[in-house]
Amino acid sequence: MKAKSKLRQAVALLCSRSTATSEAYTQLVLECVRANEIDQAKRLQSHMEHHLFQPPDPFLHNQLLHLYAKFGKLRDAQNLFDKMLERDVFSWNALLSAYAKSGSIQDLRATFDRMPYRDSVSYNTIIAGLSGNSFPKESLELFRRMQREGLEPTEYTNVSALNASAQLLDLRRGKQIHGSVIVHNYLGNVFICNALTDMYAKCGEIEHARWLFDRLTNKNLVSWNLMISGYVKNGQPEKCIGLLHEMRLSGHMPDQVTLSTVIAAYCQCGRADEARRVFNEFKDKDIVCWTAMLVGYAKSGREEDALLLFNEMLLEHFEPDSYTFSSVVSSCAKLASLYHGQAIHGKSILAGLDNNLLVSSALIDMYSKCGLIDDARSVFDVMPTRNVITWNAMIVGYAQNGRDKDMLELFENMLQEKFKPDNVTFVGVLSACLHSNLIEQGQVFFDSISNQHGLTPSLDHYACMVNLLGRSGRIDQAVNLIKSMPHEPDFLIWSTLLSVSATKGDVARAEMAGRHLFELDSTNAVPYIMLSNMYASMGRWKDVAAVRSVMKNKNVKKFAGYSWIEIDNEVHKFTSEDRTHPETEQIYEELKILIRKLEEQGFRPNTNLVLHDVGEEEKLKSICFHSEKLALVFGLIKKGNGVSPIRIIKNIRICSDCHEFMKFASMSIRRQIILRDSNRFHHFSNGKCSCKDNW
DNA sequence: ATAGGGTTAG
Repeated sequence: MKAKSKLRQAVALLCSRSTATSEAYTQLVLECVRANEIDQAKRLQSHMEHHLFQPPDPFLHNQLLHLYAKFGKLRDAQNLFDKMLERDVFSWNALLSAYAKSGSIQDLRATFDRMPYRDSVSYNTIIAGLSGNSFPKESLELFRRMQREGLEPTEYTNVSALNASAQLLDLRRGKQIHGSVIVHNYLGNVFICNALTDMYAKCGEIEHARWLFDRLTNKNLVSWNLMISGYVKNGQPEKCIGLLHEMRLSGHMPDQVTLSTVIAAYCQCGRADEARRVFNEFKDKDIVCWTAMLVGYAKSGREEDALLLFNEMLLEHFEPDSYTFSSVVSSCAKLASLYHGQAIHGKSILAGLDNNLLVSSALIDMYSKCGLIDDARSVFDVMPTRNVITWNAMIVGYAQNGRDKDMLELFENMLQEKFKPDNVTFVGVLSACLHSNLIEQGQVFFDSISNQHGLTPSLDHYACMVNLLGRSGRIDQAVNLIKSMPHEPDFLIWSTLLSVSATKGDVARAEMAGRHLFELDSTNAVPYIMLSNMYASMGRWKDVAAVRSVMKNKNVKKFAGYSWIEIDNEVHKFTSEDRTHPETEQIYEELKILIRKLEEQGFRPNTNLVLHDVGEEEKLKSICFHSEKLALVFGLIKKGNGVSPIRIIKNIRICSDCHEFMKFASMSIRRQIILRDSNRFHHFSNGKCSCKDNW
């Protein structure tokens, strides 16, 4: 600290004079390079240009150039380079490394091509620059070109080439480099060993990576971090925790990289609380550590904790980056929390990151999952660059919000702009067809997945088709499709078949699907409930009782359906017939009034949907107080005189009685109701629903 | 002068 202020004083002193010798400048510039004092070096450069009336010392210029290059000060490096009278390969290499750090690949390549002479450092710089900016193919091309030109790859070259092979998951190339590394006797270099370990780990050969790691005698912190992250990437997070322990025993202190990896490992094992404890104990956290914890919570389904942690992070004056924003925005999307989502959108604008690819894609998803599909489109429209994920977010958004025409138009645009659709795109496309009952259209799209786009239909796509065929009453075709699949049918396929068979009253098919589901997972409540609902709707109460008793014997727990509504900053959650809310009395009072009013307008509660064989009055009671109705009335109590839509979110699918109720309610209260269920959106307005009663 | 590890949206 003291040395730095002394240096600053010396620079200030020299710059206060109108003359100085070339030696004096050189002396101070060297000091600046040693202390990494870029600003002071720039001051010296500018003073020198104005006051030194002799040709600048090429050595001094090279020193400055390297300092700028080291810190990625591309502009300064470029300016200086242009002024230089003598440029040797050192100068060119320094400029090249400034371009490599800038991330502009075109400029990097152009500079490389412009060079009058190239040595192995030039090649190493561009090869590292390309692999470091995720251009592994191009990096390996230059690796080959270097050898063609008769330059022997150095240790530096091999590290970057291994890195590129790892990115391409090209195990063969990696092994080939491994061989040449052995021949050249480079295995004493820890960079080489680390790069090899990483390559094997990323290519899925975790045992091979571990074998090398165990034989590495001069392990450093990076070696440990590589191995730990290798286990996370290979789906063995439990191993990381043991390795962390070993690492401490061997005298290595975990750093920020270790911490962020270990947090991910804990959260992957469902141990988010332990991750949080490790996180709290660590003193020197950076933004990546915070983001790792936010992501960890989100992946553990603990979005509220993520938002609370995000607040803590802001209180501690950490600046969120694009990764942080995209992660918290996606937590808001899962919660459908428009209040927080908009606030975070605002913060991202202030940070200048709202147009960032990651952030915008997350914002599109957030707005569409909040039912504000047009706001999602606004974000989409102003983006400077888009990728497949952006397009998919928008297409899936239109699909879930029942805007099939917009979806089809957007899909056409996507193809026109030469973006390659992937499996997620077709999940969006097919589910839009499903929600709008476009059977022929859906079949055409399904066939195009393999015919036109060279993809293999996934189980999700098959499930959409089973659903689509089943709804149009072609259950035979749906069953044949399942039989013809190249994949083993999974839980989703059979539960889709069960669901469509049950609604069409095809008891035999429903029971067949049920048997497959029990085989796959006898503890999941979904098939039991679906079968029991089917029997109940047919009045087959004996069968209902039988299913219930099997559930009881096997201790299958029905998971609770609930709805929630956000009022200002707070989330209010309701279950069916909930009486735990502090304002329960008023809610039930108002709900009864609303039901009477809607009945006067023609609404009739549909007691056929009640799943127990109980008296008519009991049936009415259990259906009238479903969670979404309670949430709606609560919203009206709190925001009764507003004009914005009432937004309700539900974790299971809406029943048809509630659906009918919401249609009448939207007319009676003259307001839009947006209900997101586990499957899709329902925009109720003027007595109609965007799903056209098809869900 | 040039090399390695962590967060990543649908």
